[in-house]
Amino acid sequence: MTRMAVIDFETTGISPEQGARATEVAIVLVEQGRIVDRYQSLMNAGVRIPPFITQLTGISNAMVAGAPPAALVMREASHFVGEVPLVAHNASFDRKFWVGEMARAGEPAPQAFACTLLLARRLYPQAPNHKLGTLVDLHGLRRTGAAHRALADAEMAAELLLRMQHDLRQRYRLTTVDHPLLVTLQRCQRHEVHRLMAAHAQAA
DNA sequence: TGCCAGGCCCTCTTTAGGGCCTT
Repeated sequence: MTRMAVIDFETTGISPEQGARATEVAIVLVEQGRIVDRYQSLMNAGVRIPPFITQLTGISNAMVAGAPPAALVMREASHFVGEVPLVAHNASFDRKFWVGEMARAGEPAPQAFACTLLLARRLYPQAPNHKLGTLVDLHGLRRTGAAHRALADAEMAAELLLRMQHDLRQRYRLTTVDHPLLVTLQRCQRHEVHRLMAAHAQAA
């Protein structure tokens, strides 16, 4: 079983500690090399969206005013994810909002996170940069919607994750690339990637 | 009104500084 849940939040700012809240969440389930399910919802956290965020994401105060309460959306998201491990691009960002919004909703958030940004820095050091859009274009992956909307960004991150799994399977002749292996890989130093993966392939 | 983060990672480093990445 190599099921993973790729998540993306749109928010009112960078830092929950500074009062930023989520405005939209999307979660894409991937399994056996493909996307198998999706969840997406705007959410109303009762805070104003700064104008430049509306310009960036297209998500307005009016849109969020008509959305379900944040706690309800997060309970649905919790049910959708279950115990499946999570993946995000720059996961330290999405993890803060996942944990913070789940706490507000009274839900546990025990899931481990893997990070496609940290993985991309190790697997594709030649990339011009490691922004999600750049990596998607670099690999000729699908863009399914407007960037900076949660579902489109989650699907792009999912396509990138699938590409990384494919590349690792090919390079090291592996049958599966699971979440614990990705977490181990993202924590190792760049110059140790090959040695670590070769040792893993040997043991597999 | 004005201000605001933090972990990773490189290097002209390690008694530090600054760019990257997310909204």
